[in-house]
Amino acid sequence: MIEDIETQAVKLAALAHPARLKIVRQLANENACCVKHLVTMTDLAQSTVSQHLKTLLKANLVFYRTEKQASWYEINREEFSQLSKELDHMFKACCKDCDC
Amino acid sequence: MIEDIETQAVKLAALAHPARLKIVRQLANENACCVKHLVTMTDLAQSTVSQHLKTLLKANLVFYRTEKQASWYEINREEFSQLSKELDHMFKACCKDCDC
DNA sequence: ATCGTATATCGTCGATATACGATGAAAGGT
DNA sequence: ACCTTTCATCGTATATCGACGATATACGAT
Repeated sequence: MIEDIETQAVKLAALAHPARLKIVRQLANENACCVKHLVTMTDLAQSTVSQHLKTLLKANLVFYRTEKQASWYEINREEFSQLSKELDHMFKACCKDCDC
Repeated sequence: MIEDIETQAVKLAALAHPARLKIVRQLANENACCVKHLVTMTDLAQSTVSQHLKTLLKANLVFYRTEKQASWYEINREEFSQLSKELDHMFKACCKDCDC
């Protein structure tokens, strides 16, 4: 249930950038966006946005699908929920090395 | 109430490293540790551990106090609680640009 | 076949992160 | 006074990040 520490670090690193946080917030509001929309929203170069999306995708925080010539990125709410719970659990430390 | 996006990114970045996650977990379990203890636990050079602690301190995720010749780092549970809540709120996106 | 649109990937480069050993300061013990 | 322990900081080497423009790919429209 509790994720590997490396995996956790990858997810946190994926969120540890203002541009990616903005993208995630946007995806949370609209559920899914195409890249062009995110480029306009972030005011970054398209290649830069693609790179950020790749980071989020690797961390499994977003889903990806293509539709016609566009790519749609969708937020993975399950992963966010789990990460939030893990963070909550982490600092509480109900006991040592527990699996509760 | 909701933190600045830059501040959020700094906190997430501070957690986005396996060594720092280990340190935080240890601090959560023991509440406070001196540097020497964390050096033994992480199997890193003392200077490296000091550097990681500085990162956590800058992000306000830990408290710092000196006692005799030792430095004690203590977990800041309030900040973790808030970060966890913000993460939970972020992906839920109850409405657009809300402050709820 | 060609063009336009949307996107991913590559190459580059400056900035930042990460690790270490060396050094020095602070404080306790002898 | 001197030595030891504990820790922060500095300097250095290396790796990774983040930004961009250029280019490649995919596909619909003409």
